[in-house]
Amino acid sequence: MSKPPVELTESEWSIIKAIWETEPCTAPVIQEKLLKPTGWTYSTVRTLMDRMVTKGVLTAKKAGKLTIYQSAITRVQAQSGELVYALKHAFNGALTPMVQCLLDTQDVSRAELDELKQIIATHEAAGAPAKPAGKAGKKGQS
Amino acid sequence: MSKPPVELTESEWSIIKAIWETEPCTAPVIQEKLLKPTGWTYSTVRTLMDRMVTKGVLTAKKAGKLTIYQSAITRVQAQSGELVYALKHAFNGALTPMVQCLLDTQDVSRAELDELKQIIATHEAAGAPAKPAGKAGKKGQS
DNA sequence: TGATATTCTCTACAAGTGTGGAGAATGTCA
DNA sequence: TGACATTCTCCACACTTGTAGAGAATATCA
Repeated sequence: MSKPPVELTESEWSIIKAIWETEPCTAPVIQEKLLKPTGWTYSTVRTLMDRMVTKGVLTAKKAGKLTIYQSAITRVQAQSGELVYALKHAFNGALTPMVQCLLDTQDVSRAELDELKQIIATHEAAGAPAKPAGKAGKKGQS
Repeated sequence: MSKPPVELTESEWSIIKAIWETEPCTAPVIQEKLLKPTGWTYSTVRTLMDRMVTKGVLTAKKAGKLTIYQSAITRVQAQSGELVYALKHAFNGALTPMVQCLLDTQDVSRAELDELKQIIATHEAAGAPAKPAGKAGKKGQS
């Protein structure tokens, strides 16, 4: 039942983003969509997609000779997987240093800062757990 | 001159974290440090480290028969690389959705929210660029 | 100076990833 | 019904990543 975190490679990200935009869809459609940005041939796209089915991030159904693909994970699931990976490896699970680093290294406009404050305020209102977040920050810089 | 973003694998993260704690140091030292958590043999650690030298994330100097290793990138550089990767692939470069997702999927304590507000305030005081951040959010969910 | 311990070098190999060619199967239209 | 177009299946190959063994080189100490 518990779903292990999703980890996608760069190519897989390209594929799944195209799929989210068009699903349900076939491989040729995705290939055409990605031809401009990637230059991939049909074979490449198809291989990638079939491997993603094996990994469980896409589903495939045959309809006659056509294969219809759909995503098996949501955008948020995939995004969260990426975040968890970065959080775990680069920040030992600690969330605030991650945001700190984000602000320090990416330049952030004033408007974005305002948006961030807004997001936090909203989140706060929605009610954060009173106890310290369980998994985060336990190891620090040990 | 422009440094391409650093991308580290899971194993490489283990190695470089151990190195940051002890550098300059030798491979046997790192191996011993990582033996408990990973079970890696000397060969494994050594191979990993030499590959990292090739990739430019470590430096190696011979001192007699010993090889002395040091990191060639800072912790912040590595962290930032990870962030940029996630940002680019999962969030199309848009920063605020990333933070939003972070708050929505990782549970964040009240204390952490306060810290975040603090971080943002400090950053704001330090002066954010007036113009919208160049690279972020251009593509949206196109 | 020989035995022991330490560290290194070289090599290997399986799994995963990026890429795509060749040719079969199927559908379509004159 | 044959010729073309579309889509699929299978296979291949190089590169990266994870993992480690075998044996050489060097240092150390009795």
